[in-house]
Amino acid sequence: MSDYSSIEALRSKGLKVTPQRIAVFEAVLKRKNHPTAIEISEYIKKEHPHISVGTVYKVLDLLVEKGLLKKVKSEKEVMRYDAFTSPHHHLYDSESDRIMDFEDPELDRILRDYFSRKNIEGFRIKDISLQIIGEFHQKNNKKISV
Amino acid sequence: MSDYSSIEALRSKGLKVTPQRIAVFEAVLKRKNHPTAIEISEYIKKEHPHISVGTVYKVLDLLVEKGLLKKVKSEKEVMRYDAFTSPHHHLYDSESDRIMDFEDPELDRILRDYFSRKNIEGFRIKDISLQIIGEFHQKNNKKISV
DNA sequence: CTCCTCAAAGATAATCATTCTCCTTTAAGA
DNA sequence: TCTTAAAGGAGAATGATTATCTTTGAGGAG
Repeated sequence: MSDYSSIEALRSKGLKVTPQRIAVFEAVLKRKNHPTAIEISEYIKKEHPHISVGTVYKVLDLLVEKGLLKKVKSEKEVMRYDAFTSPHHHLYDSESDRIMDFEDPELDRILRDYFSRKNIEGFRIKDISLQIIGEFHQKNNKKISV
Repeated sequence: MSDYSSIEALRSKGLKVTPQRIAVFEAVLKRKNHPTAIEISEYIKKEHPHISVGTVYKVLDLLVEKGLLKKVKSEKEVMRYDAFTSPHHHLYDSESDRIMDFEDPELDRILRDYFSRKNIEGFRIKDISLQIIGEFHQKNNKKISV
């Protein structure tokens, strides 16, 4: 509980150290299976029954912003659809919710080579796609394909 | 409108051909920018003001299931959190909502090499992560790292 | 071509994650 | 210790998605 290192981590980012922040941060550190905000909230209720879900969300956002945690999956919770054409990857603008396609047969070949060499035991691959997160630094609306 | 090929596509999958299905499918084909279900719903309202959102969701799910469309981003809409450690990728079980880590320095090196060679104009990369979708064929709960 | 039947669609309520609002509390520097 | 802006609490609001339940219509049988 209240591991010294998590307090240090918060302080190193110039954040106010509160019991809520310590609890949320340590919950994510402790749990290995990519917990959701709700799961984290349930988990810390055992020790701190008074911490509200809203606070958990706020703390998580803050910790992601400061680089102490990482969000897995979408930046936005919305599902998007794509006509099934050739395999391609996606560029995500971290500043907006813009998504663009990226396709390159060479990349696909490289990945195919790698994964046929490197077998993942107990797992059969059906599809691979890259999320390339970054920033567009010019207005660009056409499909990118190299 | 009611492009012959979309009707053919539906029929080839053994699906009942309805105006709603044609409208939704063609909307996704026509729009290039990864529309959300809501956007599709708005879009087809111009031509078919009576099609309900529920129907749009049902049709999209069906088309994804039949392989005519693809979902971009998360299988579930939930956000998950991860302590920020070394860069790693994720294995998604298509049968459940299980997510596991996958890390391999060699893969990271390959990707780094590729992207430093292949510059994407107008885009500055901040992070890259692979979504590897497939099926676990054994009960496996430990972190996979090759 | 008409009729039948079951799958599909419509309308709307319910659910669930997430965000917002607004009031109260508290960390931490003076 | 005191002050104050930042943080937290409670719960309402929002927005996407799903469920329910009734009505409609696609498409095969005759």
